[in-house]
Amino acid sequence: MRFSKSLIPTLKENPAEAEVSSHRLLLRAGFIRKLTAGIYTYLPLGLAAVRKVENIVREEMNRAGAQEILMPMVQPADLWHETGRYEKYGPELLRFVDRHERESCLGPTHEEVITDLLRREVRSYRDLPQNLYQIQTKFRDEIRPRFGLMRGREFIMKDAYSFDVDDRSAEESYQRMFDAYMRIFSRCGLDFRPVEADSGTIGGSFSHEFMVLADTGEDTLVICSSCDYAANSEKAAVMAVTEDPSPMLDLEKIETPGKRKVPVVCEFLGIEAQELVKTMVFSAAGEPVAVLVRGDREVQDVKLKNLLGVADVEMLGDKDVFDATGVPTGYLGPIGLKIKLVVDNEVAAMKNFVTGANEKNYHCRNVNMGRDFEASAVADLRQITDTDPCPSCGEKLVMREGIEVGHVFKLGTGYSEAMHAVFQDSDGQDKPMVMGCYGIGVSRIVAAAIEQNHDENGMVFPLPIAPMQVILLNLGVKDVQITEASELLYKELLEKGVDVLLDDRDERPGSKFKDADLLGIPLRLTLGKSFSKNGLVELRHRSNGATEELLPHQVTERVLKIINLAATK
RNA sequence: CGGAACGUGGCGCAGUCUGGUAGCGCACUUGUCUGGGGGACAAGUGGUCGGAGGUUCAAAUCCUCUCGUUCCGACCA
Repeated sequence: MRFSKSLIPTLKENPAEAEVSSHRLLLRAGFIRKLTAGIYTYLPLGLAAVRKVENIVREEMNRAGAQEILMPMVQPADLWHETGRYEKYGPELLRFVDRHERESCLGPTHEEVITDLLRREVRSYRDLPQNLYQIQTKFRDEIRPRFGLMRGREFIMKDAYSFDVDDRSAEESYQRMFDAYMRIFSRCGLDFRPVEADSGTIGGSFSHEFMVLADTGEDTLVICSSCDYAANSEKAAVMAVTEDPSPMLDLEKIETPGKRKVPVVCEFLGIEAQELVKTMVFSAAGEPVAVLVRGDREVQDVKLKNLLGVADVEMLGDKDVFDATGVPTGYLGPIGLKIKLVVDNEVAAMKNFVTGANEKNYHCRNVNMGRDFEASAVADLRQITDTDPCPSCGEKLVMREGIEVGHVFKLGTGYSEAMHAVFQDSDGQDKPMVMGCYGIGVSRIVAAAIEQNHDENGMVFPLPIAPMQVILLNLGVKDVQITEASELLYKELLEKGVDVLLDDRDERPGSKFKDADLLGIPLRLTLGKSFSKNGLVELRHRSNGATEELLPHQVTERVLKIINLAATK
C-alpha cells in the first residue's frame, strides 16, 4: 500500500467531538469518519485493522469446530414475537415496516433467526451438535452512543450459536468457545480477564464476559488479589456474614423531625451508617418491592432483577413511593410495610438496627427481623465493594475498569422451547435443543486495543492486529538511490507477504515520522541520511523505540523473524 | 429520560454580550528555497455563519421554533 495513493487523512489537531483516546486517535489517524451519531465509515487503515481481528476470530472459531455462515440483517417481527422479545427488547431494537406494512427490525442479535434455521433443518440427534457463527454488522439503537467505536449504534460483531442434545454436551460446547475466546484475545495482544457475568436480557443460565482492562471501561470488575476469581461487579457474590449473637433489645420509636437521609439520621442519633438499615422501593414488572440493605450499602439492581425474575427493575421516585406505601421517603421501614419485602443477607444477620418507622418524622431503634417483621426473601442483593473479601478464597479484592469485548452464554432451552426447535432423540422422543450463544465485539476490540496501547504520539498496535505490520519511510523521494532502494525493499516485503505501507509522499521527514507514530504501525523502516552515507536502513519498534541498523538485504529476514515471533507468542 | 454545552471555509477556533466590511492558525493551490521529528518566504483558492421563521434601514450577532453533535447525570430515602 502506497501512502501517496491511499486515503489516510491524518489530522494534526484533536477533533472536538472526541473525548477518549481511542476515539480521538482513530479519527486523527484517519481510520474512521463519522456519518452520524454512533455510525462510522471505516477508511482503508481502519478496515485493515478490523480485518486483522476478524481473521484471528475466524481462524480460532474454525479451529474450535464452528462453521461460518451469514444471516440477514433485516428480520421479520414475527420471529421476535415468538420469543416475546419484540415487546421485551425495548427501544434499542430498531423497528420499521416495509412497503407491505410488514413489521420488521434490524438485527441487534440473531438468536431468533438461527433458531428458526435450525428448527427447520435439524430433525435428529444425529444432526447435533451444531455450532454456527457469523461476522456481521449489528444495529442497536443505543440511548447514548459514545466513545467512537466503543459504543456505536452500528458495529461489527462475531456471533456464534451452539445447539446440543443435552446439558452435558452443551457445557462442552460452552467450554470449547470459552477456550477459543481465551486464544482469540491473547492472540490480539490484549490484557484481558474472563469474568463471571450476569446473563442480561439475552437470558440463560450462566455466562462469562471477557474484559479488556482499561480505565475508560464502562464496566467495573472485581479481581481477587490472591486466587483467580474475577467477576463483573454487578454479578460478584458477596459472602454471607455470620449472625450477630447480641440479644434483641426492646423496640423503640423515636422522633426524628426532618431527618431523612442516612448520614443526617445517623448524626442525629449518634450512630454509624452500619447500624442503620435503609428501605429502598423498586418497581418490578409494575409491582412495588421494598429492599432492605445496610445504611452504607447500595442495592445492586441486577441481583434484584435476578431474584425477582423480572427483566428490569427501576427505583421509584418520591411520589410513586408515597403512592405505593403511604409513607414519604426518608421514613420508610420494614415494620408493617404493606408491599413485598426482600432483605439483603447482611441485614438478615444484623440485630437491633435503626429503620424508618413508616411515619413521617419517626424512626425505630432496636428493630429485629423475625420479631418485628418478616421478609418474603433473603438474598445477596447489594453491590460488592473493595473492602469485601473474595467470595472464592476470602482474600482481598481489587476493583478495575474493563471494556467488554466478548461474552459467552449458556442459554439452555429457553429459545428452543419458545420456538419449538426440537429434535428426535435416540429414544424416539422430541426434545428441545440446548443452546449457547457467544459474541465478540470485533470493532470494539480495535478500540479497546488502542485504549490499552497508545502514548502521547499516537497508537501503538500489537503486531497481530496492526492494520499494517511495517511502514517504510522513503525520506528522499527526489533521491534516485534512496527511492530505488525503497521500492526494491517494498516489493521484497510484499512478496514475502508482509503488510507494508510505503510512505512515498513528497513530505518532509518530520511529517513522515509524526504520521508513522500516529498510525501506530509496529515496525518502521527508514531510508534517509544514513542510507546515503553508509547504506544502512533503520528499523525502529513503535512500542519501545528500540532501533537497529541493517543492511538492505538483511531487512526482510529480520522483519519476518519479528512478525513470526509475535504470532507465536 | 433529565441536565448542560456547542454548531462560523476541510480541521481547530475568534467574532455573538454591545446588530453595521466575515476573521485567525493549520490544511489546500502555484512558485522559490529547504530536506532526519508536523520548514521558510511570496502569491492565491475556498464560507447560504446548521435550518426555518420573526424583529430591524441593517442579523453570524436579538427573539421563536427546529435539526444536528458532544458531555454529564439517571434519583440509595
